[in-house]
Amino acid sequence: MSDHDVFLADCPARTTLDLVADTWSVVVVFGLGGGPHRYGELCDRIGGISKKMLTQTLRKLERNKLVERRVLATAPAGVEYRLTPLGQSLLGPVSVLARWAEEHAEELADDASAP
Amino acid sequence: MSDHDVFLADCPARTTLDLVADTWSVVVVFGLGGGPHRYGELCDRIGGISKKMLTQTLRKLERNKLVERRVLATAPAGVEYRLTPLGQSLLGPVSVLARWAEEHAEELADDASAP
DNA sequence: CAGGATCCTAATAGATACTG
DNA sequence: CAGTATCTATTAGGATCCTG
Repeated sequence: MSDHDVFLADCPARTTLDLVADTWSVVVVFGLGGGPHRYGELCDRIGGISKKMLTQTLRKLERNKLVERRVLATAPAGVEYRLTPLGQSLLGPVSVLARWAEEHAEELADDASAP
Repeated sequence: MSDHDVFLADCPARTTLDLVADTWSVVVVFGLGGGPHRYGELCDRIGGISKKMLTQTLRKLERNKLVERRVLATAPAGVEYRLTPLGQSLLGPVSVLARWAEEHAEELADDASAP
C-alpha cells in the first residue's frame, strides 16, 4: 500500500473481529455451542433477534465455514444449524473475551458500548 | 445454564466486544502495546486512521480506563497516551483472537468482513 | 501539536408484511 | 416453518476546515 508498512490496521485480531464483531455473530455461535438447533429454536433461544438478522448472521457464518446448514427430511420439514469444527474452535477464544469482561466488569464504564 | 435462559444477547463476550469491536479500538490498543506514545506518533504508527477516529477511539478507551492521557510539560507541548494496567490486561485476550485468525486464515472466506 | 466542529456517505439493524 | 422484501432510523467513519 504505502512505502512504509506501518499499517497496524491489518493486524490479525481484526480479521477475527471482522468475522464476529457484529451484533449477533457471537450470540449465534454461543447459541449453537450446546449442539445443533433448528432455525426457530435458535430464534427463541436467543430472544430479541429479528428473523432478518438471524438469517443474515447464519449466512455469514456459513460462508466462513463456522456453521453448517442441513435441511431435515422430517415432516414438517425444517432446517438445522450446527457449528462446524472450525466454529467450535472459536468458542475458546471468545470465551476468553467473556471471562475478561466478567473479571473487569466493575472497572469498566457502564456505557462501554457508547462511542 | 438453567431451563431457559433466553436472551443470550447479554452474554459477557458481547460486553468486551462492545468495547473493542469497532474498527479502531484494537488497533489503537496494540499500537500502545509497546509503550506510551504521543498523539502524532500513534497516528503515524497506525497509518490510515483519521484524526477524528483516533481521538474518538482514544476518548472511548479513556472512559473505560483502558488508556490514560497525560499532557506533557515539554516544549512544544504534547499529549501522551499509554495503556493502563486494565488496558494491558486486554492484550492477552485479544492476542488469542489474533492467533486464532492466523491459524485458520486459509479456512475462512476471503471476504470475512462482508455482511 | 492535538484536537473540535461540520458535513456527508455507506453500512447497520429494527419493524413489518409477504411467500414457497 | 424458514425464510424474502421493503422501508426506515440510527450509526460509523471519512473529508475538510477551524482553533488554543
